Amino acid sequence: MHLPNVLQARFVQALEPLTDSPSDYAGMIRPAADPKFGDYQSNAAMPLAKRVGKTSRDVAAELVQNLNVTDLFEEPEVAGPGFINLRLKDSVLFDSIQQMLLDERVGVSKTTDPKKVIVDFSSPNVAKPMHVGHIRSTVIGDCLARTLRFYGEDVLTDNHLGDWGTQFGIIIYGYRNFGDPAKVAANPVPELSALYRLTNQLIEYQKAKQSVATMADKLSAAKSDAETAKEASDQAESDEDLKPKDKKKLRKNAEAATRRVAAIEADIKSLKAKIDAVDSDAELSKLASEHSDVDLAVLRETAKLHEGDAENLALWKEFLPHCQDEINRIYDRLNVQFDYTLGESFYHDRLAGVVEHLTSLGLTTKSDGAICVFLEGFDSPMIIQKRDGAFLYATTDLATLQYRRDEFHPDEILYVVDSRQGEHFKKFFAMAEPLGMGEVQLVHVNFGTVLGPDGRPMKTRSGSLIGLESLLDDAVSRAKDVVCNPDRLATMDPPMDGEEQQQIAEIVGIGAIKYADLSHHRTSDYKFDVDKMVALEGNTATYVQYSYARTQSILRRASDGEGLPAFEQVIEQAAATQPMTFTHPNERSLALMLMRFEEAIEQVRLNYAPNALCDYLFETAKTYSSFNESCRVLGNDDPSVMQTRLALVTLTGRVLKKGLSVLGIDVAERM
RNA sequence: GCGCCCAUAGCUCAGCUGGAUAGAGCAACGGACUUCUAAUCCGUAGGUCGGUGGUUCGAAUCCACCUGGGCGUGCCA
Repeated sequence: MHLPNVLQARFVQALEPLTDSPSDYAGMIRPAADPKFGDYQSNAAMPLAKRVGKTSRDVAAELVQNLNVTDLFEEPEVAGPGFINLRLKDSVLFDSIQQMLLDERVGVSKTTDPKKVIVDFSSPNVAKPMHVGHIRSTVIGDCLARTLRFYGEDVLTDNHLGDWGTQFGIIIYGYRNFGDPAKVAANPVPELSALYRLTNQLIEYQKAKQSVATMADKLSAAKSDAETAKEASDQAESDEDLKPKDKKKLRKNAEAATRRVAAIEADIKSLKAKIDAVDSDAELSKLASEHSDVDLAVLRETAKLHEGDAENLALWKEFLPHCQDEINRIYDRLNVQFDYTLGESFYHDRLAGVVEHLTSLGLTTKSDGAICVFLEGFDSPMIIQKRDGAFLYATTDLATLQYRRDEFHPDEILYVVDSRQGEHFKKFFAMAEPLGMGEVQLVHVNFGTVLGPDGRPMKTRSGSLIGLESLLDDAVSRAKDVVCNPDRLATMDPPMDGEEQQQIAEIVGIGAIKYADLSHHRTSDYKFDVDKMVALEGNTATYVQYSYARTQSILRRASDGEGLPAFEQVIEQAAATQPMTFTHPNERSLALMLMRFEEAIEQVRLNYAPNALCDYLFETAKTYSSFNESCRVLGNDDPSVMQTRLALVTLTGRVLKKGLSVLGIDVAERM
């Protein structure tokens, strides 16, 4: 049962005698600010009082008079300026626990009007190795797809792969010039990625040589800025008249300036490293001088591919599946699946048609040789065809939208893409209307940048990036250190064999990374700190997983060899037939938390905000830990107390497991 | 120049679309293991929510301006 929604309906009735627009006020239901105020509160009386010219306490009293909630709540109380405090009857909590126990959906209602929703997420460039930057779209998109599915929406996930760009020009060039067909045939994935790396290295080398000179000036300018800021900060530090707040501000300025210097230094360092790596290697230097026009040559290979050159097309067809294998290995490990993987290449032959169509609608303008669409309210146009005739990602996006409309007839499309592409999506969405797609709801589910531990953005262009796979390995191996802590292993009965240990490490390690991403608000930038996310304490997946494992541990003991599924049926039956009772406040708090599961899921859906569910699961796990500490389940003399507690433990386990699964995170039966 | 986002405890972050005394996790300090997993729990300390005005019965939240930070900004995606 979704209590705020129920209450809202009841308040509409109570408000009707007082106002013409009850719905403006009925929704002002919040969980109580403090347990002493009850479980929920309505704030409707205060704003309404002004409108009707009464005191807010009088209005509150009147609302209470009109309100019919005695089936669910104790007598409502008016407090403070006119808050209406509502406390659930224990019997309602008991009923709710029972109902949730008997429900596969643990009480979360299903939509009666399913919409077709396409979730477009992940979209990496194949052939390039995946790195940390790819994690957000993948993990958030997967979570949203799971959430909507859980609600009963008709969800369709699509991975819009970058499988048609320059990266294939790079591989083709590398294969032509440095490749050994026999080796590639025998061992395609590592060979192709080695060829990509080699060719890319030569390109980066040329680029680095060009840009390294101009960096010195930027550096010295930044350095002098940083020095000035540092001096100001130091001076302020010893100034006793200055407020701590101002000191902090100056300190932060100095830090930001220092960070900028560090960023430029890091860029220079990485440029020099790229140059040195080639210069110090006789063979590479030779290749570099022989292939000094490699950047242009790669573009030529790409252009040939796009023009339909038979040989390049054949190579592309040969290489693509191997590149996909590489990416799929990571998806398997992350347990992420797609209904469709329609990459850029799929839309290639539709692009010219898009331009023609827009032109026939009179929307395009030729400007500096490029075909543009100028949109009202935007300074810059959307360019759909370059001067050289090539198409751009805007063109592909339009073609994709048309295809999806014709093929899938979606009600809504979610684009889970970096905030930095916000302007592109604004333009893109603005074009949906003239293209006759105004009825499809298009949403840019944007997300913030992933920052390094030093606080600067992890950008694709700069420095060496942490490969996604090595990051997963790292998290899993650290999780294993903890899982296989000998002191803990010694307490396991039956003992944990190596296979189980490895399984748990995988579940914990991968869960840690996903949770770290999902628990931050989607739109904020966040600092990616491997140490912290696998720290296995605080607000982490591990804490929640551990709480789940503890519920299962108690149930295993309680079942006494009977087998868990059978035993859980016994608990369900008992909950349905025998009276429950609360004897400790932590029991009631836990019951209330469990009942709010639907509210948390709803938040994810309404705001596309997985962090709401993370917060809920963490709170629930904490509440369970406190319960666990204060309320012994087994060996309790009073059968009704034990029954109630077993029901709570069982339901906690199910809610945590279901909640984590909506996040795309697995659980272990013991840890 | 223009546009978008951000500024909350020492650090990392929440704050449910305007509500009661601003929260959590780390880090710090003090307690709790003969009992269902101490990967835990209980407690203490830590804040002028960047600043100034405004709207409101009521503002971290909405508006304006200011300061500082980040990102984007016509032929990459």
